[in-house]
Amino acid sequence: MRLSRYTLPTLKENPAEAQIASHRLMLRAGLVRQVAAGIYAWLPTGWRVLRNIAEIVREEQDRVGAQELLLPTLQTAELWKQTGRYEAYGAEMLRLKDRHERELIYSPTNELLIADLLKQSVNSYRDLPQILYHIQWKFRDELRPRFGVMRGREFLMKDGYSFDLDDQSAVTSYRIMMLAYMRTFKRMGIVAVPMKADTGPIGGDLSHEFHILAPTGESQVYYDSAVETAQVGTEEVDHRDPEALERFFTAVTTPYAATDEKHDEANWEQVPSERKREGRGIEVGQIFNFGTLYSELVGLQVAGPDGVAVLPNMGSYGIGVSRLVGAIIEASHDETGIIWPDAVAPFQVALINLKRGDARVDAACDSLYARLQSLGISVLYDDREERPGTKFADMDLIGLPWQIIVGPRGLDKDQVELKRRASGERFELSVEDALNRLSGNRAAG
RNA sequence: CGGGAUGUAGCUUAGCCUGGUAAAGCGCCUGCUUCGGGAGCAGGAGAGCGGAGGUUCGAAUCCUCUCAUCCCGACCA
Repeated sequence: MRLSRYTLPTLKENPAEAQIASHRLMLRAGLVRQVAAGIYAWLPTGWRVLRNIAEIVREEQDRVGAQELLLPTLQTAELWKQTGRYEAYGAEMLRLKDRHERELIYSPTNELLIADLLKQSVNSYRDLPQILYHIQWKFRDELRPRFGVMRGREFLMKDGYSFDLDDQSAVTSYRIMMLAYMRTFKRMGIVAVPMKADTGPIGGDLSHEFHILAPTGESQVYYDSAVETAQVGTEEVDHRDPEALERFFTAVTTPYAATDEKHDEANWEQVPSERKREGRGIEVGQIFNFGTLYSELVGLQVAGPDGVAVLPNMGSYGIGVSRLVGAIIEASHDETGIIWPDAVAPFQVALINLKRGDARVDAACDSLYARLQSLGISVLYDDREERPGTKFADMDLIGLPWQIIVGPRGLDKDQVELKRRASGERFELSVEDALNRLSGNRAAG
Protein backbone atom coordinates (compact mmCIF):
# COMPACT_ATOMS: atom_id res chain seq x y z
CA MET A 1 0.00 0.00 0.00
CA ARG A 2 1.26 3.41 -0.96
CA LEU A 3 0.80 5.81 1.91
CA SER A 4 0.25 8.71 -0.48
CA ARG A 5 -2.96 7.02 -1.57
CA TYR A 6 -4.04 5.53 1.73
CA THR A 7 -6.40 6.81 4.42
CA LEU A 8 -4.26 7.12 7.49
CA PRO A 9 -5.12 10.27 9.41
CA THR A 10 -2.44 10.41 12.08
CA LEU A 11 -2.59 13.08 14.76
CA LYS A 12 0.32 14.89 16.28
CA GLU A 13 -1.56 15.91 19.36
CA ASN A 14 -3.67 13.91 21.76
CA PRO A 15 -7.41 14.18 21.21
CA ALA A 16 -9.10 15.60 24.27
CA GLU A 17 -11.57 12.75 24.75
CA ALA A 18 -8.94 10.04 25.04
CA GLN A 19 -7.46 9.45 28.46
CA ILE A 20 -5.78 6.07 28.35
CA ALA A 21 -2.81 5.08 26.22
CA SER A 22 -4.53 2.65 23.89
CA HIS A 23 -7.38 5.01 23.14
CA ARG A 24 -5.03 7.92 22.49
CA LEU A 25 -2.82 5.81 20.28
CA MET A 26 -5.71 4.32 18.34
CA LEU A 27 -6.94 7.79 17.51
CA ARG A 28 -3.50 9.21 16.85
CA ALA A 29 -2.41 6.30 14.67
CA GLY A 30 -5.57 6.61 12.60
CA LEU A 31 -7.05 3.23 13.56
CA VAL A 32 -10.49 4.40 14.61
CA ARG A 33 -12.70 7.45 14.91
CA GLN A 34 -15.42 7.79 17.46
CA VAL A 35 -18.94 8.07 16.10
CA ALA A 36 -20.86 8.11 19.38
CA ALA A 37 -20.15 7.12 22.96
CA GLY A 38 -18.74 3.62 22.77
CA ILE A 39 -19.27 3.32 19.01
CA TYR A 40 -16.39 3.50 16.59
CA ALA A 41 -15.67 3.62 12.89
CA TRP A 42 -12.74 1.37 12.02
CA LEU A 43 -10.47 3.07 9.52
CA PRO A 44 -8.43 0.97 7.09
CA THR A 45 -5.47 0.35 9.39
CA GLY A 46 -7.60 -0.47 12.42
CA TRP A 47 -9.73 -2.75 10.33
CA ARG A 48 -6.65 -4.63 9.14
CA VAL A 49 -5.64 -5.26 12.75
CA LEU A 50 -9.15 -6.32 13.68
CA ARG A 51 -9.23 -8.74 10.76
CA ASN A 52 -5.85 -10.17 11.70
CA ILE A 53 -6.99 -10.81 15.24
CA ALA A 54 -10.28 -12.29 14.08
CA GLU A 55 -8.42 -14.55 11.67
CA ILE A 56 -6.17 -15.94 14.41
CA VAL A 57 -9.23 -16.58 16.55
CA ARG A 58 -10.92 -18.28 13.61
CA GLU A 59 -7.96 -20.49 12.78
CA GLU A 60 -7.56 -21.67 16.34
CA GLN A 61 -11.25 -22.37 16.73
CA ASP A 62 -11.34 -24.32 13.50
CA ARG A 63 -8.23 -26.22 14.50
CA VAL A 64 -9.95 -27.80 17.50
CA GLY A 65 -13.03 -28.64 15.50
CA ALA A 66 -15.30 -25.72 16.31
CA GLN A 67 -17.60 -24.78 13.44
CA GLU A 68 -18.03 -21.24 12.28
CA LEU A 69 -21.46 -19.92 11.40
CA LEU A 70 -22.97 -16.47 11.37
CA LEU A 71 -25.89 -15.39 13.49
CA PRO A 72 -27.68 -12.10 12.91
CA THR A 73 -27.24 -9.00 15.04
CA LEU A 74 -30.99 -8.37 15.14
CA GLN A 75 -33.36 -10.91 16.60
CA THR A 76 -37.00 -10.95 17.51
CA ALA A 77 -37.80 -10.29 21.15
CA GLU A 78 -40.12 -13.28 21.15
CA LEU A 79 -37.57 -15.90 22.10
CA TRP A 80 -36.26 -13.70 24.86
CA LYS A 81 -39.75 -13.12 26.22
CA GLN A 82 -40.76 -16.76 26.10
CA THR A 83 -37.79 -17.72 28.21
CA GLY A 84 -38.05 -14.85 30.63
CA ARG A 85 -34.68 -13.49 29.53
CA TYR A 86 -36.21 -10.35 28.05
CA GLU A 87 -36.89 -8.92 31.47
CA ALA A 88 -33.92 -10.59 33.14
CA TYR A 89 -31.31 -9.05 30.88
CA GLY A 90 -32.04 -5.50 31.85
CA ALA A 91 -31.40 -2.14 30.28
CA GLU A 92 -28.10 -3.19 28.77
CA MET A 93 -29.97 -4.89 25.95
CA LEU A 94 -30.95 -2.60 23.12
CA ARG A 95 -34.61 -3.01 22.21
CA LEU A 96 -36.19 -1.59 19.10
CA LYS A 97 -39.20 -1.93 16.86
CA ASP A 98 -39.57 -2.45 13.15
CA ARG A 99 -42.20 -0.76 10.95
CA HIS A 100 -44.80 -3.31 11.96
CA GLU A 101 -44.23 -2.51 15.60
CA ARG A 102 -42.63 -5.91 16.08
CA GLU A 103 -40.18 -5.90 18.91
CA LEU A 104 -36.57 -6.66 18.08
CA ILE A 105 -33.39 -6.82 20.07
CA TYR A 106 -29.82 -6.15 18.99
CA SER A 107 -28.15 -9.26 20.29
CA PRO A 108 -25.85 -8.91 23.29
CA THR A 109 -25.19 -12.67 23.42
CA ASN A 110 -26.50 -15.76 21.70
CA GLU A 111 -27.05 -18.69 24.08
CA LEU A 112 -30.78 -18.61 23.46
CA LEU A 113 -30.74 -18.26 19.71
CA ILE A 114 -28.15 -20.94 19.13
CA ALA A 115 -29.81 -23.40 21.49
CA ASP A 116 -33.11 -22.75 19.79
CA LEU A 117 -31.57 -23.25 16.36
CA LEU A 118 -29.99 -26.54 17.36
CA LYS A 119 -33.39 -27.97 18.17
CA GLN A 120 -33.79 -28.41 14.43
CA SER A 121 -30.55 -30.28 13.82
CA VAL A 122 -29.69 -32.05 17.05
CA ASN A 123 -32.10 -34.80 17.97
CA SER A 124 -29.99 -37.70 19.13
CA TYR A 125 -27.05 -38.27 21.44
CA ARG A 126 -25.27 -39.32 18.26
CA ASP A 127 -25.37 -35.68 17.10
CA LEU A 128 -23.27 -34.56 20.06
CA PRO A 129 -20.87 -33.07 20.90
CA GLN A 130 -20.99 -29.88 18.85
CA ILE A 131 -19.10 -26.63 19.19
CA LEU A 132 -20.31 -23.69 17.12
CA TYR A 133 -19.05 -20.14 17.05
CA HIS A 134 -19.28 -16.92 15.18
CA ILE A 135 -17.47 -13.61 15.07
CA GLN A 136 -20.08 -10.93 15.03
CA TRP A 137 -20.90 -7.46 16.29
CA LYS A 138 -22.65 -7.22 19.61
CA PHE A 139 -24.36 -4.32 21.24
CA ARG A 140 -24.60 -3.73 24.95
CA ASP A 141 -25.94 -0.44 26.08
CA GLU A 142 -23.30 0.18 28.72
CA LEU A 143 -24.12 2.71 31.37
CA ARG A 144 -20.75 4.23 30.92
CA PRO A 145 -18.74 3.31 27.85
CA ARG A 146 -15.08 4.20 28.27
CA PHE A 147 -11.49 3.40 27.48
CA GLY A 148 -12.09 3.56 23.74
CA VAL A 149 -12.77 0.18 22.20
CA MET A 150 -12.12 -1.61 25.47
CA ARG A 151 -15.54 -0.91 26.85
CA GLY A 152 -17.60 0.10 23.89
CA ARG A 153 -21.27 -0.45 23.33
CA GLU A 154 -20.85 -1.93 19.89
CA PHE A 155 -18.01 -4.41 19.77
CA LEU A 156 -16.77 -7.37 17.78
CA MET A 157 -16.83 -10.60 19.70
CA LYS A 158 -16.21 -14.23 19.06
CA ASP A 159 -18.87 -16.16 20.91
CA GLY A 160 -18.95 -19.92 20.83
CA TYR A 161 -21.25 -22.53 22.30
CA SER A 162 -20.72 -26.17 23.10
CA PHE A 163 -23.33 -28.90 23.37
CA ASP A 164 -22.55 -32.16 25.12
CA LEU A 165 -24.48 -35.15 26.26
CA ASP A 166 -23.18 -35.17 29.82
CA ASP A 167 -20.99 -33.43 32.36
CA GLN A 168 -17.87 -35.33 31.53
CA SER A 169 -18.12 -34.58 27.85
CA ALA A 170 -18.93 -30.94 28.63
CA VAL A 171 -15.79 -30.67 30.69
CA THR A 172 -13.83 -32.01 27.75
CA SER A 173 -15.31 -29.34 25.50
CA TYR A 174 -14.42 -26.76 28.10
CA ARG A 175 -10.84 -27.96 28.16
CA ILE A 176 -10.66 -27.95 24.38
CA MET A 177 -11.71 -24.32 24.40
CA MET A 178 -9.17 -23.56 27.11
CA LEU A 179 -6.53 -25.04 24.82
CA ALA A 180 -7.74 -23.07 21.82
CA TYR A 181 -7.72 -19.87 23.86
CA MET A 182 -4.21 -20.35 25.15
CA ARG A 183 -2.98 -20.92 21.60
CA THR A 184 -4.96 -17.97 20.30
CA PHE A 185 -3.54 -15.46 22.76
CA LYS A 186 -0.04 -16.83 22.47
CA ARG A 187 -0.12 -16.37 18.71
CA MET A 188 -1.08 -12.75 19.22
CA GLY A 189 2.09 -12.23 21.17
CA ILE A 190 0.42 -11.60 24.51
CA VAL A 191 0.33 -13.38 27.84
CA ALA A 192 -3.27 -13.99 28.83
CA VAL A 193 -3.67 -15.78 32.13
CA PRO A 194 -6.71 -17.94 32.83
CA MET A 195 -8.22 -17.11 36.20
CA LYS A 196 -10.99 -18.74 38.10
CA ALA A 197 -14.05 -16.59 37.75
CA ASP A 198 -17.50 -16.13 39.08
CA THR A 199 -20.11 -17.50 36.77
CA GLY A 200 -22.44 -14.59 37.47
CA PRO A 201 -26.13 -14.53 36.54
CA ILE A 202 -25.60 -17.09 33.83
CA GLY A 203 -25.02 -19.77 36.45
CA GLY A 204 -22.90 -22.88 36.27
CA ASP A 205 -19.91 -24.02 38.19
CA LEU A 206 -16.90 -23.78 35.92
CA SER A 207 -15.59 -20.56 34.48
CA HIS A 208 -12.32 -18.85 33.68
CA GLU A 209 -11.53 -15.33 32.61
CA PHE A 210 -8.43 -14.58 30.57
CA HIS A 211 -6.56 -11.50 31.65
CA ILE A 212 -3.74 -9.48 30.16
CA LEU A 213 -1.67 -7.58 32.67
CA ALA A 214 -1.80 -3.84 31.94
CA PRO A 215 -1.92 -0.77 34.18
CA THR A 216 -5.30 0.35 32.87
CA GLY A 217 -7.05 -2.96 33.51
CA GLU A 218 -10.45 -2.85 35.12
CA SER A 219 -9.83 -5.42 37.81
CA GLN A 220 -7.08 -6.35 40.20
CA VAL A 221 -5.49 -9.72 39.43
CA TYR A 222 -3.03 -12.01 41.16
CA TYR A 223 -1.17 -14.95 39.71
CA ASP A 224 1.74 -17.29 40.09
CA SER A 225 4.15 -16.87 37.17
CA ALA A 226 4.26 -20.65 36.93
CA VAL A 227 1.11 -20.22 34.81
CA GLU A 228 3.22 -18.69 32.08
CA THR A 229 5.69 -21.54 31.97
CA ALA A 230 2.88 -24.08 32.11
CA GLN A 231 1.74 -22.80 28.73
CA VAL A 232 4.85 -24.06 27.02
CA GLY A 233 4.02 -27.00 24.81
CA THR A 234 0.38 -26.22 24.15
CA GLU A 235 1.15 -26.53 20.46
CA GLU A 236 1.67 -30.27 20.78
CA VAL A 237 -1.43 -31.07 22.82
CA ASP A 238 -3.83 -33.26 20.86
CA HIS A 239 -7.33 -31.97 21.54
CA ARG A 240 -8.81 -35.35 20.63
CA ASP A 241 -6.90 -37.07 23.42
CA PRO A 242 -8.80 -36.57 26.70
CA GLU A 243 -5.81 -37.55 28.82
CA ALA A 244 -3.50 -35.09 27.12
CA LEU A 245 -6.19 -32.46 27.51
CA GLU A 246 -6.51 -33.14 31.18
CA ARG A 247 -2.75 -32.88 31.71
CA PHE A 248 -2.70 -29.61 29.86
CA PHE A 249 -5.70 -28.29 31.75
CA THR A 250 -4.28 -29.27 35.12
CA ALA A 251 -0.97 -27.65 34.28
CA VAL A 252 -2.47 -24.29 33.37
CA THR A 253 -5.10 -24.16 36.08
CA THR A 254 -3.16 -25.44 39.07
CA PRO A 255 -0.91 -22.43 39.71
CA TYR A 256 -2.58 -19.68 41.69
CA ALA A 257 -4.43 -17.18 39.50
CA ALA A 258 -7.42 -15.11 40.54
CA THR A 259 -9.18 -11.81 40.08
CA ASP A 260 -9.93 -9.79 43.19
CA GLU A 261 -13.43 -11.30 43.29
CA LYS A 262 -11.99 -14.74 43.82
CA HIS A 263 -8.77 -13.74 45.54
CA ASP A 264 -7.81 -15.85 48.53
CA GLU A 265 -5.14 -14.27 50.68
CA ALA A 266 -4.22 -17.53 52.42
CA ASN A 267 -3.58 -19.37 49.17
CA TRP A 268 -1.77 -16.38 47.73
CA GLU A 269 0.65 -16.47 50.65
CA GLN A 270 1.69 -19.96 49.58
CA VAL A 271 3.09 -18.64 46.30
CA PRO A 272 6.84 -17.99 46.43
CA SER A 273 7.31 -14.23 46.37
CA GLU A 274 9.57 -14.28 43.31
CA ARG A 275 6.76 -15.87 41.32
CA LYS A 276 4.02 -13.50 42.47
CA ARG A 277 2.55 -11.34 39.74
CA GLU A 278 0.02 -8.76 40.73
CA GLY A 279 -1.57 -5.80 38.98
CA ARG A 280 -4.43 -4.67 36.85
CA GLY A 281 -5.90 -7.08 34.36
CA ILE A 282 -7.81 -6.55 31.13
CA GLU A 283 -10.29 -9.33 30.50
CA VAL A 284 -9.97 -10.49 26.91
CA GLY A 285 -11.97 -13.69 27.11
CA GLN A 286 -14.16 -15.80 29.31
CA ILE A 287 -15.32 -19.38 29.17
CA PHE A 288 -18.26 -20.96 30.98
CA ASN A 289 -19.67 -24.36 31.52
CA PHE A 290 -23.21 -23.79 32.69
CA GLY A 291 -24.95 -27.14 32.43
CA THR A 292 -28.47 -27.51 31.18
CA LEU A 293 -29.83 -24.07 32.02
CA TYR A 294 -30.38 -22.89 28.45
CA SER A 295 -31.27 -26.27 27.06
CA GLU A 296 -34.08 -26.29 29.54
CA LEU A 297 -35.13 -22.72 28.80
CA VAL A 298 -35.55 -23.31 25.09
CA GLY A 299 -36.54 -26.98 25.31
CA LEU A 300 -33.49 -28.42 23.58
CA GLN A 301 -33.30 -32.14 24.21
CA VAL A 302 -31.93 -35.22 22.54
CA ALA A 303 -32.73 -38.89 22.74
CA GLY A 304 -30.13 -40.70 24.81
CA PRO A 305 -28.83 -44.20 24.06
CA ASP A 306 -31.69 -45.65 26.08
CA GLY A 307 -34.27 -43.53 24.28
CA VAL A 308 -34.83 -41.29 27.26
CA ALA A 309 -34.74 -37.54 26.51
CA VAL A 310 -31.68 -35.73 27.83
CA LEU A 311 -30.99 -32.01 28.18
CA PRO A 312 -27.57 -31.31 26.66
CA ASN A 313 -24.94 -29.54 28.71
CA MET A 314 -23.94 -26.21 27.31
CA GLY A 315 -20.91 -24.02 27.58
CA SER A 316 -20.24 -20.59 26.16
CA TYR A 317 -16.93 -19.09 25.16
CA GLY A 318 -16.22 -15.47 24.42
CA ILE A 319 -13.27 -13.52 23.10
CA GLY A 320 -13.43 -9.75 22.87
CA VAL A 321 -11.98 -9.30 19.40
CA SER A 322 -12.25 -5.51 19.22
CA ARG A 323 -11.26 -5.17 22.87
CA LEU A 324 -8.09 -7.11 22.06
CA VAL A 325 -6.96 -4.33 19.75
CA GLY A 326 -6.96 -1.94 22.68
CA ALA A 327 -5.64 -4.50 25.12
CA ILE A 328 -2.68 -5.41 22.93
CA ILE A 329 -1.78 -1.75 22.60
CA GLU A 330 -2.05 -1.30 26.37
CA ALA A 331 0.39 -4.14 26.78
CA SER A 332 2.67 -3.14 23.92
CA HIS A 333 3.54 0.49 23.34
CA ASP A 334 6.13 3.09 24.27
CA GLU A 335 6.25 6.87 24.41
CA THR A 336 6.47 7.18 20.63
CA GLY A 337 3.64 4.88 19.70
CA ILE A 338 2.26 1.40 19.22
CA ILE A 339 4.48 -1.67 19.00
CA TRP A 340 2.48 -4.31 17.12
CA PRO A 341 3.25 -7.96 17.69
CA ASP A 342 4.11 -9.42 14.28
CA ALA A 343 1.03 -11.62 14.12
CA VAL A 344 -1.52 -8.82 14.37
CA ALA A 345 0.33 -5.91 12.75
CA PRO A 346 -1.63 -4.12 10.02
CA PHE A 347 1.44 -4.37 7.78
CA GLN A 348 4.68 -6.21 8.43
CA VAL A 349 6.99 -3.61 7.00
CA ALA A 350 7.15 0.14 6.67
CA LEU A 351 9.16 1.16 3.65
CA ILE A 352 10.38 4.70 4.20
CA ASN A 353 11.51 6.72 1.22
CA LEU A 354 13.59 9.47 2.76
CA LYS A 355 13.93 11.55 -0.34
CA ARG A 356 11.12 11.31 -2.78
CA GLY A 357 12.01 12.86 -6.07
CA ASP A 358 15.58 11.57 -5.91
CA ALA A 359 15.65 9.17 -8.86
CA ARG A 360 18.03 6.75 -7.21
CA VAL A 361 16.05 6.59 -3.95
CA ASP A 362 12.73 6.33 -5.76
CA ALA A 363 14.03 3.49 -7.92
CA ALA A 364 15.40 1.60 -4.93
CA CYS A 365 12.12 2.00 -3.06
CA ASP A 366 9.95 1.03 -6.00
CA SER A 367 12.01 -2.08 -6.47
CA LEU A 368 11.91 -2.99 -2.79
CA TYR A 369 8.19 -2.36 -2.71
CA ALA A 370 7.57 -4.71 -5.61
CA ARG A 371 9.88 -7.39 -4.26
CA LEU A 372 8.38 -7.33 -0.76
CA GLN A 373 4.95 -7.73 -2.26
CA SER A 374 6.05 -10.62 -4.43
CA LEU A 375 7.46 -12.27 -1.29
CA GLY A 376 4.01 -11.99 0.25
CA ILE A 377 5.16 -9.53 2.89
CA SER A 378 2.62 -6.82 3.57
CA VAL A 379 4.20 -3.42 3.24
CA LEU A 380 3.17 0.15 3.78
CA TYR A 381 5.27 2.32 1.49
CA ASP A 382 5.71 5.87 2.73
CA ASP A 383 6.06 7.61 -0.61
CA ARG A 384 4.74 10.94 0.62
CA GLU A 385 6.49 14.20 0.02
CA GLU A 386 7.26 14.70 3.67
CA ARG A 387 10.41 15.36 5.55
CA PRO A 388 12.24 12.43 7.11
CA GLY A 389 11.35 13.42 10.66
CA THR A 390 7.66 13.33 9.91
CA LYS A 391 7.95 9.90 8.35
CA PHE A 392 9.95 8.47 11.22
CA ALA A 393 7.50 9.84 13.74
CA ASP A 394 4.47 8.56 11.87
CA MET A 395 5.91 5.11 11.38
CA ASP A 396 6.97 4.79 15.01
CA LEU A 397 3.47 5.86 15.96
CA ILE A 398 1.80 3.29 13.73
CA GLY A 399 4.17 0.70 15.12
CA LEU A 400 4.75 -1.73 12.24
CA PRO A 401 7.22 -4.43 13.31
CA TRP A 402 9.90 -3.50 10.76
CA GLN A 403 11.00 -0.36 9.00
CA ILE A 404 13.18 -0.28 5.92
CA ILE A 405 14.71 3.14 5.63
CA VAL A 406 16.03 4.09 2.21
CA GLY A 407 17.97 7.30 1.68
CA PRO A 408 20.85 8.71 -0.37
CA ARG A 409 23.32 8.30 2.46
CA GLY A 410 22.75 4.56 2.66
CA LEU A 411 22.55 4.04 -1.06
CA ASP A 412 26.01 5.57 -1.40
CA LYS A 413 27.20 2.46 0.41
CA ASP A 414 24.69 0.22 -1.38
CA GLN A 415 22.85 -0.19 1.89
CA VAL A 416 19.45 0.31 3.39
CA GLU A 417 18.63 0.46 7.05
CA LEU A 418 16.42 -2.15 8.68
CA LYS A 419 14.92 -1.14 12.00
CA ARG A 420 13.07 -3.34 14.45
CA ARG A 421 10.32 -1.28 16.04
CA ALA A 422 10.11 -3.25 19.29
CA SER A 423 13.79 -3.14 20.22
CA GLY A 424 14.91 -0.12 18.26
CA GLU A 425 17.75 -2.20 16.80
CA ARG A 426 19.04 -0.97 13.45
CA PHE A 427 20.91 -2.92 10.84
CA GLU A 428 22.68 -1.50 7.81
CA LEU A 429 22.31 -4.12 5.14
CA SER A 430 22.32 -4.61 1.42
CA VAL A 431 18.91 -4.81 -0.17
CA GLU A 432 19.33 -8.55 -0.61
CA ASP A 433 20.25 -9.11 3.01
CA ALA A 434 17.37 -6.99 4.19
CA LEU A 435 14.93 -8.98 2.07
CA ASN A 436 16.39 -12.26 3.26
CA ARG A 437 16.12 -11.15 6.81
CA LEU A 438 12.48 -10.17 6.43
CA SER A 439 11.41 -13.27 4.57
CA GLY A 440 13.28 -15.43 7.07
CA ASN A 441 11.57 -13.68 9.94
CA ARG A 442 8.21 -14.26 8.38
CA ALA A 443 8.90 -17.97 7.98
CA ALA A 444 10.01 -18.21 11.58
CA GLY A 445 7.23 -16.23 13.04
C1' C B 1 -27.77 6.31 37.89
C1' G B 2 -24.94 9.77 41.87
C1' G B 3 -20.75 13.28 41.69
C1' G B 4 -17.41 16.41 38.66
C1' A B 5 -16.12 18.78 34.05
C1' U B 6 -16.21 20.25 28.95
C1' G B 7 -18.40 21.60 24.05
C1' U B 8 -15.03 27.78 19.78
C1' A B 9 -11.54 25.82 12.32
C1' G B 10 -9.60 18.87 10.75
C1' C B 11 -6.60 18.63 15.88
C1' U B 12 -4.92 21.22 20.57
C1' U B 13 -6.49 25.54 22.75
C1' A B 14 -7.11 31.20 24.01
C1' G B 15 -11.23 34.55 24.34
C1' C B 16 -16.28 34.07 28.50
C1' C B 17 -15.51 36.66 34.88
C1' U B 18 -15.76 42.60 33.22
C1' G B 19 -21.19 41.77 26.05
C1' G B 20 -18.81 45.71 21.03
C1' U B 21 -19.17 41.62 16.02
C1' A B 22 -13.86 35.38 16.61
C1' A B 23 -7.55 34.50 17.85
C1' A B 24 -3.13 31.35 18.00
C1' G B 25 -0.22 26.80 17.26
C1' C B 26 -0.44 22.31 14.55
C1' G B 27 -2.68 20.42 10.04
C1' C B 28 -4.27 22.00 4.84
C1' C B 29 -3.21 24.99 -0.14
C1' U B 30 0.64 28.06 -3.21
C1' G B 31 5.75 29.64 -3.89
C1' C B 32 10.91 29.70 -2.54
C1' U B 33 14.81 27.67 0.44
C1' U B 34 15.39 23.06 2.80
C1' C B 35 15.51 17.64 3.46
C1' G B 36 18.74 11.01 8.11
C1' G B 37 14.14 12.15 13.79
C1' G B 38 7.49 16.04 13.55
C1' A B 39 11.92 22.59 8.92
C1' G B 40 12.22 28.21 7.74
C1' C B 41 10.23 32.40 5.25
C1' A B 42 6.22 34.65 2.45
C1' G B 43 1.25 34.36 0.94
C1' G B 44 -3.69 31.87 1.36
C1' A B 45 -8.21 28.93 2.48
C1' G B 46 -10.94 27.34 6.62
C1' A B 47 -15.15 28.29 12.31
C1' G B 48 -19.59 32.45 13.69
C1' C B 49 -18.51 29.70 18.77
C1' G B 50 -23.03 21.99 20.19
C1' G B 51 -28.56 23.24 19.45
C1' A B 52 -33.08 26.13 20.56
C1' G B 53 -35.14 30.16 22.93
C1' G B 54 -34.58 34.67 25.79
C1' U B 55 -32.33 39.50 27.69
C1' U B 56 -29.88 43.60 25.00
C1' C B 57 -28.89 48.75 20.30
C1' G B 58 -25.48 44.59 20.15
C1' A B 59 -24.32 37.74 22.69
C1' A B 60 -18.94 32.90 21.88
C1' U B 61 -19.43 35.89 26.41
C1' C B 62 -25.45 36.93 30.51
C1' C B 63 -30.22 33.80 31.47
C1' U B 64 -33.42 29.32 30.46
C1' C B 65 -34.08 24.76 28.29
C1' U B 66 -31.85 20.95 25.56
C1' C B 67 -28.26 17.69 23.18
C1' A B 68 -23.48 15.59 23.22
C1' U B 69 -18.75 14.06 25.11
C1' C B 70 -15.15 12.99 28.95
C1' C B 71 -13.55 11.77 34.14
C1' C B 72 -14.57 9.40 39.32
C1' G B 73 -18.01 6.02 41.53
C1' A B 74 -21.83 2.36 41.16
C1' C B 75 -22.74 -1.26 37.21
C1' C B 76 -20.22 -4.70 33.77
C1' A B 77 -23.11 -12.40 30.39
